[in-house]
Amino acid sequence: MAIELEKAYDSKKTEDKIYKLWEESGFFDPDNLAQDAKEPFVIMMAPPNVTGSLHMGHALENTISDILIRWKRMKGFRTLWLPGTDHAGIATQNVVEKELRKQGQSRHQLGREKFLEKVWEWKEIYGNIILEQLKKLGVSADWSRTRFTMDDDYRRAVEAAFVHYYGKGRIYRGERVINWCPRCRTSLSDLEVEYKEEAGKLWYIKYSLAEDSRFQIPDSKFIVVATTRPESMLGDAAVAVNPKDKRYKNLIGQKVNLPLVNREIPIIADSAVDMKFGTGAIKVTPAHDLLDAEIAFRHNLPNYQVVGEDGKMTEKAGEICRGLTTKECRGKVVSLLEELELIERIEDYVHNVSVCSRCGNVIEPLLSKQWFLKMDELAQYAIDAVKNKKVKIIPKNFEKPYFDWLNNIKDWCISRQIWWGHQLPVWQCKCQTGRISNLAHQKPEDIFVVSSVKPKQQCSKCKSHYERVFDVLDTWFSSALWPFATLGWPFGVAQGKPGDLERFYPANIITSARDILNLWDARMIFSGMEFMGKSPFSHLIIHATILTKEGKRMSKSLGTGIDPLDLIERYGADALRFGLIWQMMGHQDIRWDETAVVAGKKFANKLWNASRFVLGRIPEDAKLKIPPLASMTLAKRETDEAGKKILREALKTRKQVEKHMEKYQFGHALREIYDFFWHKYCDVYLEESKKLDDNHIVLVGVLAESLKMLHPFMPFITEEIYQKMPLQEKTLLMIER
RNA sequence: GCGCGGUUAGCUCAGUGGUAGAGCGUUCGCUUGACAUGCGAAAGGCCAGAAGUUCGAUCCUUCUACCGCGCACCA
Repeated sequence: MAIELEKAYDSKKTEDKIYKLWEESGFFDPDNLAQDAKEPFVIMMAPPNVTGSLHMGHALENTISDILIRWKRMKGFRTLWLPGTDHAGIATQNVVEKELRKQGQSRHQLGREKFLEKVWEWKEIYGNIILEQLKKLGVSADWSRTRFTMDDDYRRAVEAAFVHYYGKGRIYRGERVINWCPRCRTSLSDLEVEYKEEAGKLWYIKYSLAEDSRFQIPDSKFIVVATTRPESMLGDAAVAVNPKDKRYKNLIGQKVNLPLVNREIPIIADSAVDMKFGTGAIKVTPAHDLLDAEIAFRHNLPNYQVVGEDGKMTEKAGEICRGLTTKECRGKVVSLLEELELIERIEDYVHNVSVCSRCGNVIEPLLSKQWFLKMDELAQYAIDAVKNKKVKIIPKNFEKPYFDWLNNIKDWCISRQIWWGHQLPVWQCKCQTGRISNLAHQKPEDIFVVSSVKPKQQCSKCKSHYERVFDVLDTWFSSALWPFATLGWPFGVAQGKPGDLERFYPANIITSARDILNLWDARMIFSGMEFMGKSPFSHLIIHATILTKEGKRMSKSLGTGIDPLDLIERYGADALRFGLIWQMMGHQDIRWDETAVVAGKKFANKLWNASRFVLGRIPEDAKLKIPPLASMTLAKRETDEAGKKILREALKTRKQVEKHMEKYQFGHALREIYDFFWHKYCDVYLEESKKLDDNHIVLVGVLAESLKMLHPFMPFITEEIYQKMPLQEKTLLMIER
């Protein structure tokens, strides 16, 4: 009786079965790999957010990582691929808020504690769905080491990092103009702000010169400033011109009367003013504009905070505007100015509006007391790591945006006013009597205690115990610790696996999307340098972005997204992986083309049927021993010419594939195997072999070799076929050398 | 404004200083004893435009146009 394969390959029947076989083997865990395994090879999974389900970006990223880890595992390395999920502060909070809104509730109605319970509930239900989806894709990560960025020991690591930075003077509390999202009610870092082009207006407003002017005014008794945000004039502290601007030379040092507010403010000279913009004279609103705040700092001007954290005008905006939204206030201010005939003209003006990357609402820059991480030295660590080739960024093009960001970096605003996240390990007493200076770099010990445990002492004034502040950390602060906090830093043990940190830090590879190059990758690098004294990985692969066929961004809300699970359902995981990698040529973005997955399914079918043909010629009870292919080409008598030819071609293919793999050119590697298997092995040799009788060893040998080469790309079907092969000393293809 | 990437078959993309390739699609044959998810054949390209280097350019250089992306401005 010959070995018989079913007529058609059924991915649905096979994939779950094979995955279970792998999981039960324990070989995803490096501790279960052979004792003679080579040095470790480690990949840290970019932990997906607990908010969502698998999208094409995840599918590509994790297929790449899986190919690498399977390839290295088969080469005998002690492979660890560490998976997990990220709590994703604002993103997750927003998703849960959205759910609440459907039930007519808001988080404020629920209150902080109840709301957090809801988020945890949500996390328990949906948090691991994406990991289950990754299993469908064939991901061979070590699930016994799965981590979540809010696991208890991870939380303690985050707190330890904060305390460490604070102790070194790298963390300070300061009052600065920061990006504020009135909808999320929180501060944001510069990287969490996006820009949207908007057709707006540029208003030219006349500010009348104050009566006591000592100088003669050339043409009019006004100075005209141009602004896109007239409502912010209520908070103006000065008018600024460029010191080189001859038009205003005589006005510097004079005062103007701020309309509507009736406040006398000076005309100052500052070289930050662009003479070409508007009239060359600008209004300075220190509390609501970063550049204005810098100018105000240089000239020692006061702040007038006229927009509040709710995005509405404050007391300081005056009786008429208080409580209005900024938009309402704009209309009000403009109409009042028009009545007073203080608007010289209005121009159409296209400009970029800053919006919250998480909710899309317009950002209000405002003066706020926040916690910052000093970036000067840390940025230098990150720069040096890449310059000194401790970290290789692939492709090299991405070094430039990386260096650009680090070279122009500002201190990182790490505190957030949302509820879901790591609370700052900062404690405060009830009376909060300490005064906070506007100056940065001042240590606020007088009112705050920074500690990972609750301070025992009481406040000397109010006699109350210190309570933890509500602010939480930027979610990326904790993600930045991922490569070592997951392995047990700083307490030595994670998930009951002692020694992991010593054995598996640093990782070899991180694969990430380009949009988190600075948000995540750069921050992991300096965090690794700071806490471990070593960069956290040696290779950073920035993978392609998958676009729609029209070249547009895939987006769930626009309905342009494609669901990888749907493709797995229709074509099988191997076909999807094939399709993804088939299109991954160089590092070019991918305009998604489903026909590549069709090709993958056809190839799987070809593979199956070729195997069916080969195995169908071999008795069920055979126990073949395949000599190394190279030796078979030399065995003159046993092997015919056609056999020698296909053997030589197999060896050549293997060499080419290896070459491409070393360069992370997976698309090329896959095409090499495809072409060899289909057009050389099947089209030529299999047909040839029909005329011959006694060539089982070559037939089976080349088939086995093909399965091995292909396994990292299409793991399920290759394992399934391999398990049916009548070989001596057979284990799982997954760990075959 | 600065920078990066792209422009090759109907579609999605490889590629090379000297006759241009794949997958998918299309047309025409084939129920050949693994596979019709297949086999055999075929049609289909001034390799974005211009100039230069070269004996020779799709490939190298420069410029232009268009598409995508990042950064800056965004007062």
